[in-house]
Amino acid sequence: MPELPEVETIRAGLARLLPQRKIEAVAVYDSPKSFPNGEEQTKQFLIGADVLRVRRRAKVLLIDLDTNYTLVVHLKMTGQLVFRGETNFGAGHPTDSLIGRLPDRSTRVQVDFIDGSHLFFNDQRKFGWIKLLPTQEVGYLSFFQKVGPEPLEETTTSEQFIGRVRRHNNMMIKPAILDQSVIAGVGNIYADEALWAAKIHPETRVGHLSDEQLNTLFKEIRAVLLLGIEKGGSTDKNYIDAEGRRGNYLSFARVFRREGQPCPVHPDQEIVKLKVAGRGTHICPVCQVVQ
DNA sequence: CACTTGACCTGTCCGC
DNA sequence: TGCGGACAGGTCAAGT
Repeated sequence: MPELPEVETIRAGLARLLPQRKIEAVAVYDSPKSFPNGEEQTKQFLIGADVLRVRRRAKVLLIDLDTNYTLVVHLKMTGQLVFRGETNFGAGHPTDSLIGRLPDRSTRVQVDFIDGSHLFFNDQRKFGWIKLLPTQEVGYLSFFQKVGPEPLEETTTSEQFIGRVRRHNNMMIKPAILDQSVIAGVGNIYADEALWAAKIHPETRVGHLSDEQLNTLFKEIRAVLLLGIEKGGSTDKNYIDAEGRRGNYLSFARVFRREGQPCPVHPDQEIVKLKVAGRGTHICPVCQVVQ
């Protein structure tokens, strides 16, 4: 579920909450994809380490430790990373939280800090994972070798985006922008929102789009991701931030999950849901026409 | 090689 | 109310 705005919101929360806390213990409940190099050995590497900082690249969280190791976390569809301080362990969580006392039955990994606080990795569908790697080696993960530029970095340009997306001239534009090697961090929600804003039908072939249209699309990708961050991400069923709070973006979404509702600019036209490249896709058939 | 499809999992929702 | 099937926001391997 989490796309760039959700992962960034979690990162910002963890960056305030985790640094300088020292790991006392780690429990792995049921997370077959986590710690592939031996659970027990990995735990020994973790115990006694302090958290230095929390970074994000694409949809991946990087928790750097003072031992030159990094916890690499991918939340995939239903992953959550929730911090509980000593004082709000249990009943003190925010009232709008989707979850109660932790650990619960979706908790896969629990990290205890010596000050009595905890970090929980919850994941209903078990697609997500946590790996421990030497910090220097994180960049060598195959995902990071091929992942595209960060859309919100000042140094990332529209020309870079256009150059990368044009490598897939035959592909439909929606699966092209979902491809993490084209641009990092866009997922199904923000893809639909950006394509609507750019007035581009998701099934249009990249080769049929002008540079001007792709430039507009890049600007709209940036805009929807920024709005997503501003609203604390999108909560449909599962997503919560590091403190258990829901995100509000979907209240501002213009097409995603709004089938049957009026298009914001064509009040007489209903948003339609279709399937594009296997993914649920939402469009205004007047705003967005296949070229 | 470029692109598409199925697999990974569990939970929920919808129609019969 | 019960049950089968479709579907869910991501990525990768396998297949065409």
